[in-house]
Amino acid sequence: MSDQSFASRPTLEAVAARAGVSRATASRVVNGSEGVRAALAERVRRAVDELGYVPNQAARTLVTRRNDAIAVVVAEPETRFFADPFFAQQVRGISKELTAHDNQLVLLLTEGAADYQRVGRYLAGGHVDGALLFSLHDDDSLPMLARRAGVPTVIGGRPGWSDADTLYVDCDNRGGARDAVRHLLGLGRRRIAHIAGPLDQTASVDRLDGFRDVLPDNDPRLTAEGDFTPDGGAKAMAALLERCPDVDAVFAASDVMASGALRMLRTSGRRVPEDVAVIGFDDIVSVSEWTDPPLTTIRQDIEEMGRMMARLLLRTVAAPAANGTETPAPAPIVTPTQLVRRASA
Amino acid sequence: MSDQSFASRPTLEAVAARAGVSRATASRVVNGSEGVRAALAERVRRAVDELGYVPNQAARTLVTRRNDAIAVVVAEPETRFFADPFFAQQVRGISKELTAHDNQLVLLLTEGAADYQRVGRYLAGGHVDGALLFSLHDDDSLPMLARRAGVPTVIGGRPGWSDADTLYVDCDNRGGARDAVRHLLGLGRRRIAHIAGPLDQTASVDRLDGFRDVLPDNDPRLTAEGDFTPDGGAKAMAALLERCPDVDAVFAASDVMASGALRMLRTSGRRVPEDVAVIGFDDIVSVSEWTDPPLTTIRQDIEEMGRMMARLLLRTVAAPAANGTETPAPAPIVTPTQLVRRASA
DNA sequence: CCGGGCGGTGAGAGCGCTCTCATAGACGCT
DNA sequence: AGCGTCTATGAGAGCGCTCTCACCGCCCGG
Repeated sequence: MSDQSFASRPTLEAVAARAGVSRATASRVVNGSEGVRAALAERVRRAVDELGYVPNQAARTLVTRRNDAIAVVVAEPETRFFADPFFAQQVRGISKELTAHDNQLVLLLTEGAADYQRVGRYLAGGHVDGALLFSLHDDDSLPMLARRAGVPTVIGGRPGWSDADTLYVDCDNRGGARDAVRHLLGLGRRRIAHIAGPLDQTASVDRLDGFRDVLPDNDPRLTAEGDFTPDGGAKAMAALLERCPDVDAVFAASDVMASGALRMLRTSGRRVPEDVAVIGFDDIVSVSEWTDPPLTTIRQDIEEMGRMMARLLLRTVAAPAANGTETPAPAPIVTPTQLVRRASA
Repeated sequence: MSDQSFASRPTLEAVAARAGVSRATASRVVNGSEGVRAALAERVRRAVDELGYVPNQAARTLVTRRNDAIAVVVAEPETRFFADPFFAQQVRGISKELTAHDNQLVLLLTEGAADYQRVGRYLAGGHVDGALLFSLHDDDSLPMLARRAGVPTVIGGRPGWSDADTLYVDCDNRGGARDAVRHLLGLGRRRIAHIAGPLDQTASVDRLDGFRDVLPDNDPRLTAEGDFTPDGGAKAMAALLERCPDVDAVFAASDVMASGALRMLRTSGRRVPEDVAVIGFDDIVSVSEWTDPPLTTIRQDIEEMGRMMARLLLRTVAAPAANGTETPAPAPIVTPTQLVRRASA
């Protein structure tokens, strides 16, 4: 209240005056463009320091049409994002990358259809240079919204439709799933079950496909669908146990579901990994390292994926519309996964 | 790429022209001010719809000096925020409140001292109307930074210093701790231990104080310090068990630490709650409902606290500097806690 | 029938910045 | 010495919006 520097934030004009140059020159120095004599540049820089000048972003945006801000849109129905730290990790990666490029992160959480309109308006309003979209279901309208708003977009996770110029970053869900199952096979397990995620999400489908790649003729009763929650994992495990008491291994499509499965196995008196081997997916460390026993899982580098999303988006934003210089067109990114061996399998 | 409405985002001028009014009148309608004849207003609104007009926020900010955006600053060293969903829940509350008031949420994550400078510059740059600060230690310089930048601020959690005009929102840590201990006492427990959080955070200190309020003469060996991680909880529990094998109850300063303690108790062959009763703090549902056994804990309404922070900040921002109308001065908020009984105590 | 008030509207100044374009020197060449 | 060529700098036009202020009718009271 007392300390408002509000009253008189210095303007470029003031800096210029103090340095004895024109506003144009001051601007050039501030923005680091070439061709200002060193002596002058130094004078300007000193003036900036002395005055504590910080450029007014609004004024800048008004003329450059760049916001140096991107939106991170999280479709809330997908409560998974708040139940496990997946989202937080990804945001951290995004934040780091954006910070490195002097961009701001505007967080948009949506809840219900009404919010979609709000987000649509916001994106159309040109407040941000691009958008990162999360947590989409097959029929999600968010990407279309963003496209209609003319805002470059990168999606977290492979979207459910195919479309040449839809950019996304995902891990190799299918390959990771194959690795998981092969690992179980290598352990000598023969009655291998799968707890899938909700099948309206591509990650779930891809992991299921990977499972089937390795075990095409697996007993269909050995597959159950969960919902990416511990509860869902436990229920799926219970169903599996009832249908096939001889199950000797489980590949759960997420660590969180695996933790539920682990609990159910313990309840039913099975030992892990002796009686039933369990393997998860994601390597959410705060889950996988803290289950009992610690979870063998398929690791995806979540934070790095966040970074990549940001990087990809920034590149897309920066790409001149009609590009003469033949930069390679931005393309979706699929990152490798890695088996992390702990105690559960 | 193809669908850029970039080229020609309609301006107020265009709306005015189409509606056959002046820009001033169009502006009045768009901003909902009184005193425009209904017929004209209607014409303007139609023009807005037809053109798909969205106000240019940068231009607006340039003249009004309001951003309709607030920053959420999270000091990262405090990794707790990414290890448990505490932060995510709080952000959700904040987001809801901001959305309801047409404000945007700019997320600033910091990592290391260099980032503080960046944040300081950002705040000083007048990009946001206010800031929400999280995860501060006793000696944190962030609040001073914000104050120097002249940005209204609300802090998440009681800060370590006392200062009449520092606004914060916190739960009644001390009272909650008292309730926890009394509950244990009511269960007939007599060797009650406490696993404290890091004592450079006020939440930890307050909870410890609450513990001591009820048990002023408790054996000092029955108190151990953790670090708000499962690991820390487990280690603290191990130490407690070694020092006082006769311990029959534990109050952990967080659910996450309680989960570690639970694991350690199981490892040591203790039954919960029969041999040792355990109670946590926070009621992070994804932890407390999923430990084995489910955790009795002290609940704080995290999302609501987020809302309150946002509301408090928005009120502060809106408050005219020299206020003639005698609105009650904004004050810190301390919310009540509630014992949630599950199986562990 | 006239003057004052008042509600509705428009003209225009500016918010702080970037960027184009003109200009003033400095320099190399013929 | 004269000319063109550069390079460093400044002047000034806007970006899209809000807001003040002047203005124009209209209504009411006298």
